[in-house]
Amino acid sequence: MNHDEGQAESADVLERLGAFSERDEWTAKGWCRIERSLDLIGTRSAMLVVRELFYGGTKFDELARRTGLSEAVVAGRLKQLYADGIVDRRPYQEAGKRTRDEYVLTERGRGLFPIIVALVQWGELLGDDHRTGVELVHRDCEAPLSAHIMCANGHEVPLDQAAVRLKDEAYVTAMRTRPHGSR
Amino acid sequence: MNHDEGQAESADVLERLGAFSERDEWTAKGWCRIERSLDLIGTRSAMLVVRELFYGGTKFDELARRTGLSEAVVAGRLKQLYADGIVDRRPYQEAGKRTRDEYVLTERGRGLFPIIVALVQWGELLGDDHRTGVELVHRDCEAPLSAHIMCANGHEVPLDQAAVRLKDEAYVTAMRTRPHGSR
DNA sequence: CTTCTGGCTATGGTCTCCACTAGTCAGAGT
DNA sequence: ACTCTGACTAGTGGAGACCATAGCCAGAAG
Repeated sequence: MNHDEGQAESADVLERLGAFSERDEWTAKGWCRIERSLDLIGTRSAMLVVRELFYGGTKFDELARRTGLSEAVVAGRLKQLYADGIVDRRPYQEAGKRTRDEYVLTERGRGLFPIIVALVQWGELLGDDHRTGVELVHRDCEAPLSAHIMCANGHEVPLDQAAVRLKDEAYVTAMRTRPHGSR
Repeated sequence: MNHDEGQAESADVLERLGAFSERDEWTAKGWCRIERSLDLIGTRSAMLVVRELFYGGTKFDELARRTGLSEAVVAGRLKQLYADGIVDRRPYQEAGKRTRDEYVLTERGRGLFPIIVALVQWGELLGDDHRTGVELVHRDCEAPLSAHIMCANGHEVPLDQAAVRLKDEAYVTAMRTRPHGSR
């Protein structure tokens, strides 16, 4: 039952604190935020559309062309992203054109920035051709960006100093004895 | 054609530097590292398996049970993650058991840590129930983790100070004039 | 009014993801 | 040798992701 000896294993993974160490009790679906995130942006097409929105695309045809996705997929994805509060539609009109919608990231959508940076950063490591490709940089000093993991107290936290635990252990332990699983 | 006036638009997206501002020229597939990353870990099941590896799961049945995925999917995913150099297999034997493989993250796999943190962080914002769920913290001070975007010179970079550009503009511009040209 | 264009939408087909239910197979225990 | 358990593997089927083609519809141009 007790996995305490696991604490001594190589620090290549997250240390497990408290009741989380009995990991098999917490299989319940919605509890890891990762799954929730993946439900909204877990598909390739969703990420590509979001990428183009970050890169400044706003119009339907721009997004379709630049992602390389079919129009039907882009339309469906934009609909879903709108429903999920990640993009907003904003009607506008160019001279001599009918009114149409442009798409912009909401606050929630802009919150995806660290994910974008982390994906770019990791993809860079896989690379073969380091000459091609795009690069995210600081506008002022033009130095490339990377995602740093820090704690709320401002410490830089490498993987071997990170840990995982249940947020509200008492609440969760209480549920565990109950027959019902909410959600 | 020229999108220079886009520079003055609200800084809710990445500023586009240099030739990248002519975005439609750079539709070419493999250039954004995001797509490369998504090719390897772009599926829900891959991310869930990686999550459990970070959470300390190593054995096949642990990974299957804790991700909630079917055994067939976990087996397939582990095979793919192994082929892609994200996990390593390491034979071992418990007393009274046959030899089997355990799965551990490689260096490349551990490089996914920022992505994991960013996904958890973003999923947290979507939340309704802030009492349940897991939390990543600094082992020493127990403060929660978040991904901070910084440039190589150590500046913290919010979205409105970030920019995107082509890595090697001369190289890329040369390719553009070649017959290989698309669209 | 008619035509034309741009911004979607609808249909159909393929492919991948995934769950579910077996089945295989190595080797420890007896 | 025989059984049993755990680690996979194979087959089936459904749902969703994606592409390609074609269609629809608002409004500007003529």
